[in-house]
Amino acid sequence: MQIVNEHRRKDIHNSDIPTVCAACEARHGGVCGTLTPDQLLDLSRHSTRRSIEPGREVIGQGETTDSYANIINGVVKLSKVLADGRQQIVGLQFAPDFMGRPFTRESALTAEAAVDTDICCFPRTVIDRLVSEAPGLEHRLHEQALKELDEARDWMLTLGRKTAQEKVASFLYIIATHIDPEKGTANEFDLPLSRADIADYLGLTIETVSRQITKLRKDNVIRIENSRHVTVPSLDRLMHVAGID
Amino acid sequence: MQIVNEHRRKDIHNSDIPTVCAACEARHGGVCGTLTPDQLLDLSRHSTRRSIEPGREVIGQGETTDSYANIINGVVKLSKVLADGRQQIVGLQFAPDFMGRPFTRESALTAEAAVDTDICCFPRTVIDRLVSEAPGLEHRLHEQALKELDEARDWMLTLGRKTAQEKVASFLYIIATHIDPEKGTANEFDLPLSRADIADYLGLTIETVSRQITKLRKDNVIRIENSRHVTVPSLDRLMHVAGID
DNA sequence: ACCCGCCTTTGATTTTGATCAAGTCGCCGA
DNA sequence: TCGGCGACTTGATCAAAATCAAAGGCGGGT
Repeated sequence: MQIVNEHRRKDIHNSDIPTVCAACEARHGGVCGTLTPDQLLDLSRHSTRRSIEPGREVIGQGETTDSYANIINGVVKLSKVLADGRQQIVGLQFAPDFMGRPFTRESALTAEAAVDTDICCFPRTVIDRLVSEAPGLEHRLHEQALKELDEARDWMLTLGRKTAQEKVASFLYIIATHIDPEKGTANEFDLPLSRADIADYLGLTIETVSRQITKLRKDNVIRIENSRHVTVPSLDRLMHVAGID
Repeated sequence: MQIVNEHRRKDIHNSDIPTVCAACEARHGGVCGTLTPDQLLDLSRHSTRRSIEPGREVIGQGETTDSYANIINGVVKLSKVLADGRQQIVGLQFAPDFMGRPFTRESALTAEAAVDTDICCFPRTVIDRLVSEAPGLEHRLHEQALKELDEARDWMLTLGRKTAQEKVASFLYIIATHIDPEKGTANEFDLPLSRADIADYLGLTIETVSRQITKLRKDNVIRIENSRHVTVPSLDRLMHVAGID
């Protein structure tokens, strides 16, 4: 099964016509924005909010997916594995991304929470029905797909052509720009990924990631506490090291 | 400018109501299938068929795009470059793919013909208008985006976690399965890419690509003539070398 | 046919990052 | 407070691919 830990379900009958998805409550830029109040109510009625602890699998590679979800907060890793166990993280999703694969029941990848993550789940039947009723919803999902495609292609450049040093700096830059979406770029943040996860994201080994982080620290590009909390004195400098022009 | 070589324009007034795009003529699985005969006529009237010679740029990174296109035959490379010139091919498009980036005027990548390629161009104004009139068209574009996303993520696994040998075998497998879409997988074909292009696609150097191709030949996984014409005795064997389970 | 230029191959050497192998740090529970 | 365990770091060595360098081959033009 894909959803791990049912947390609570908001009683939607307290609000008459919600202006946001009742289950999601706040910030959920996912799909709700394009719906009419009636459709939103419909969706809320079928939504479930869930909390997922780090390392817990949301959807396994090859399993059938019966739901979509908005990420309310937290970070989700999307990864693929080779038969012999080599693993590659092919994307990270942050709040308020929409997760799920329209128009196919089979998932080509594994989704796993990287940190404590809350998601708001919708059964696929409801989304599929709403898509056919509200053309704006398909447009919204289409834009999400295009955004993920752009990110994937940017990352291909990183994987194929950057040095270990540039890869690690690129990763830190991604986190700085995504971890706190309302603030935009942040120069202080906690890494949502372990060294092993970072290695899987960058196509490197744990040891190489560790060494490169040490090097960035020694070069005063970053400061680091508890191996997770990062401070970036100059984001321009970080970008430069990352090879981003 | 993005389109290079105007070839000819079909006189669409000869046919009354076309059942396929008149400019595209045959095989053009791109977008036409979802349109009504009237819309198809509309589209055909504004379409232009063009031929592009190898190495010719269709759309440059950072330029504004004023058109979409169906690939009628040939292969188009999509690539990104770093400031210092390092290049990564982030996707290949084959007939009958639809090319172009909905909802944004700025291209994040460079599109360039790999071999002699014919495309059928539509002005973005026409496509954007048809999208708002025909919901099926957006669905078609959405599916194209999802297909490209899947391919990009598969390739990220190749770039991040496979050896040079596996990368080259994976590339040959991609070509075998895409070069001739109506036949499905082919075990004899011409490579549409030079060694330099293959290297840019695989995140390797020319020399490494050449050595790995030589090794595949010596191991009897492939036969090769003129450095471009490839025969694959056993596609299963090739898949196995490519690390595809 | 011959030459020239480009693409490809092959060889020698170097470099980067992987692998193997110990530590160290920090956190949680006894 | 003390272990113990998991995550991270650091060091030594190795291997894969990059780089540097020099030939081949193939095709197009004269």
